[in-house]
Amino acid sequence: MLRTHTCGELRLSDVNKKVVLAGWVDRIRDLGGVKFVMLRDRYGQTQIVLSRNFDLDLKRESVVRVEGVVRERPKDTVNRELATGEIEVFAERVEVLSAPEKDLPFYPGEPNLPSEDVRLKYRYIDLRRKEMMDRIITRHRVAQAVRQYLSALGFIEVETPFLTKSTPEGARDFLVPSRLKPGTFYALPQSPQLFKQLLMVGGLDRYFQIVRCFRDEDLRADRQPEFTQIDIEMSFVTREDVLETVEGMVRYVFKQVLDVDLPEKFDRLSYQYCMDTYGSDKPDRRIGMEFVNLTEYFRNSDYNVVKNIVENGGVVKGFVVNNFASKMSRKVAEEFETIVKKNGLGGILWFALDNEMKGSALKHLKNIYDEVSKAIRIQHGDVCLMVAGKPAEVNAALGELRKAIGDTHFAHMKAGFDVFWVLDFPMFEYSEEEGRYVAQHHPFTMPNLEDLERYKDGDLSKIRAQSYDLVINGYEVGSGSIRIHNRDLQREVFRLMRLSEEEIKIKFGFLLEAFQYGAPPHGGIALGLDRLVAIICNVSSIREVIAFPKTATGVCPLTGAPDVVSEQQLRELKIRITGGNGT
RNA sequence: GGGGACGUGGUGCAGCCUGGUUUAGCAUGCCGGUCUGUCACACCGGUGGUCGCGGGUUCAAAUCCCGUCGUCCCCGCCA
Repeated sequence: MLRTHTCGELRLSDVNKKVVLAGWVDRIRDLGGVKFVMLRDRYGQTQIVLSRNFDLDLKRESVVRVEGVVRERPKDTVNRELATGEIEVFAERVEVLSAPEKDLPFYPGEPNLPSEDVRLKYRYIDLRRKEMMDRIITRHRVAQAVRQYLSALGFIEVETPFLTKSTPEGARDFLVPSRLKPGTFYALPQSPQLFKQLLMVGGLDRYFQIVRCFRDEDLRADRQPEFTQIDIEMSFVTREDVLETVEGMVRYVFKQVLDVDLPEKFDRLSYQYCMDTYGSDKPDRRIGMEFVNLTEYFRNSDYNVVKNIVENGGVVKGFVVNNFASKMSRKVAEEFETIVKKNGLGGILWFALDNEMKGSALKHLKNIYDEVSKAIRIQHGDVCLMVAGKPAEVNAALGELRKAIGDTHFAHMKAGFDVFWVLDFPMFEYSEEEGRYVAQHHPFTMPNLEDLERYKDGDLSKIRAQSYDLVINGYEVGSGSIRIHNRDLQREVFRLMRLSEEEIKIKFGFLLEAFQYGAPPHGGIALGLDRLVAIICNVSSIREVIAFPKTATGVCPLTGAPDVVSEQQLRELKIRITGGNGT
């Protein structure tokens, strides 16, 4: 080794030791007769003292090797902020291993951050920042905890192919042209879904993999074209078995990484309950504001707008915003109105209990508001926001309203961790685009068999799936299901999705064939590692926990990918470009 | 595919609404100098910008208009 110690480990007990450190020059405090150099590596920082007889042109971010003696700092110069703050290394020899040839676009030691595209273009500099470095290390610790926990339970990590077959249904695939079979393409996996099921057919019994997945869809703060899943599959299990396994694992991760104790058992909410209560299938419950159905109070209203909606099967629902009366200005009401109208509703109703009641359409609704106030025990200073319309639209509109209010006014309530399961998602949802029902989770999900019998010839949207989502702080962190392991049932589900025999055979023939040869009941889940780590690190974008992420247009500012390729490469693949201009 | 915000020395921002006393300002970095106990060292001096790009309006554009590119956020999309 070019060093005897790291920059984070020297303490008072090391005083008088002769040591060699290596690292980056974080900053230099030149006092004329003496220079203090902060030497930085992954492990921390150590102050190096250069006496006046060093004639050395040292630049920030140079990589240097320092030989010297550990000294106790004078009592009044101890730095309590620094783990190594009680000592310093008095340099005897300094060797510059690599000096920057020009000024850096930014310095890791500066408190002010440049914009994100600058950080991404020079990610190797960004990674030198403690904050960034710590997040990457946290990610590693999460992955390690997962591996430890699952391995101890007998799970086997198995690698599945990246060059695989395009799976229809679901996201757009990234394609990879085959040179040996020109005109054909591999697809990068959206997830190892079918392979892990085949591993169950293969008797692996308990599988996991921390695996990259690829989806060619538009990006978001929590979505990258390549992302990492903690992929899990188990044989001979019920839904409850999977949930308990994941609860144990997530608890273990939080304990190991953050020393946080999550509940022994996570809450289990039905999909319908979530939609009715929060207007979202992944609500952040920390901000409260649960919906209340107030339809009955408005049934006999003389306010025709609402009365008509209720008479035509509509509902009136609302929620209470605590201590919001003083903020409930006309402008704020208009903002809320805009959100609600985007969701196809006429507008909002609201009232607040200030010194006296204020609100919308008070002339018509004062009496009703009085009743509602009592029923929901509204306090002085609270605001009650309500909308009227078709149930699904009301949920959606209130859900968006609730989220917006939470983000802009109650962000301070988003502390700690709110972890729970959402169960019983609908098996199918109608796709306007395709004019048929498609699987809400994926087509290998085991439907609720009673529901299937009852609705397979009727309203498919009423069939529930044996699926589950893990929600943390308003993010969908995991999603899974008990799978179909029976060929006939799988065909039935494909049939309900109006896939032709031909399509089924081409797309999923190998899975159905596998099921012919003895398939165990099985189920599993995939957790988004990026999202999980982002939540643990308390950052709002998964880019902050990925070493080399892409921008919103899928570009890597560091490498310049994606880019054009040579004519030669295209010729080998027998590919001709017919559009685009490479920019 | 749609909506919104942003783009000004290396970096972060102000100026733009209301065009001209602006020779584009501040902070930070960088360079030089002084300084032996600093820790975001301090102080003094200096360096650095075709105001993303293209077009238009105007006597005059960083500022107004149109287009375009880039970044971020959101809707659609993401089984």
